[in-house]
Amino acid sequence: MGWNKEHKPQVRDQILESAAQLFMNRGFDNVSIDEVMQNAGLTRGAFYAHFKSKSELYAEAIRDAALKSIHAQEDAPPVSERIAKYLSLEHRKGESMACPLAFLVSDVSQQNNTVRDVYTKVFKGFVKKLTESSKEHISDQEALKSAVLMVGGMAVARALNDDTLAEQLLTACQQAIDL
Amino acid sequence: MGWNKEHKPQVRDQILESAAQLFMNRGFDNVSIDEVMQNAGLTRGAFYAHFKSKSELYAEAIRDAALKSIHAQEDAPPVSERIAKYLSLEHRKGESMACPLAFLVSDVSQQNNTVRDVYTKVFKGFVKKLTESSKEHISDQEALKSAVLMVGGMAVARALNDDTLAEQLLTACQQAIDL
DNA sequence: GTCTATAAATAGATAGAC
DNA sequence: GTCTATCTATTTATAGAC
Repeated sequence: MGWNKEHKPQVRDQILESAAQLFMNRGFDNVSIDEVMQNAGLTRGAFYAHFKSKSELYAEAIRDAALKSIHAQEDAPPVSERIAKYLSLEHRKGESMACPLAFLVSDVSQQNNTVRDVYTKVFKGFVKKLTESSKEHISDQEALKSAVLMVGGMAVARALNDDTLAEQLLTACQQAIDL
Repeated sequence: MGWNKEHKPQVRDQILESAAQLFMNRGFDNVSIDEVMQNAGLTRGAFYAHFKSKSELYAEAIRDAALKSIHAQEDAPPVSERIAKYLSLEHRKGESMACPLAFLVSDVSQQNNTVRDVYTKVFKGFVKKLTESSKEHISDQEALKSAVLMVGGMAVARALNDDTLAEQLLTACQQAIDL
């Protein structure tokens, strides 16, 4: 029964996966613990064996989603391609990919320090990754600008209820980034 | 008793004012109708004489806040100054001013079409205003890019739990805008 | 660790008196 | 139009059996 040792972490990961998916598209308040657990194939009661509170789950889910998002790009394509993919209409839909930085910006603004700390850490990683990816040496300012055009651009594009305008906006962001 | 005719609209406006203030800093779900009404000096029960639902209130509050925000800049200072004020740490605090476009981006993404339509309309107005304000003729692309740097920049800055980084980010956005 | 049952609190919306 | 009272539903979190 060697897999007993792995069981808890494995389930925890399923819950995180479920949570990330739900939070990302509906925010913190519109997702109940019940939904998260059902989506993970469990019931409510089991939740508190893995997390202290819903808020803790939120922070962990953001961290987890960011890690996986980075891991998914391990075989790093050219920067320009990664940026194009980030600023795509497909990403805007949030089905196959979803960046927590963009999808949860103003949601996170209203959360406690722990959650905002995780968000901040993830954002710093995002900017660092941008800096390292660019062939030319770029300033911190340039990197921050590009990060805002990506994260902020996607966030605004998602709020707009006008697909044409959203597409124009995403294109404008893409062209304004010169890495 | 001539003021009877004015009474209802006046109260409605108080409710809108109260709602805008609360929604802007805490989002849709973290604000109850009870709070909005108490903050406006009334009780819950009176709410439905003015609005059909909480969602309708949200849409109206965003529209209202945007209109007032524009009205407040009627005596338009130079564009560069308005941009600097928008991308200031003071705005980030959300006390004396608060742009719904930035403060509620991802909150709005999760709302119904009516709310998102209002957001979209307000955003279009924001971009148009930017275009008209710039002395040189600028392309739609350039205007969209600037709008993202302002709205998206403020949204991200608010999520970050690091004042120093937030300030750097706001500065980077400001310098990346050339109107 | 996971389940069912339940506590305890909160919120959106409606009804009816004034 | 505004008030109090209430219905109804939902949700976080806990307790205790297995």
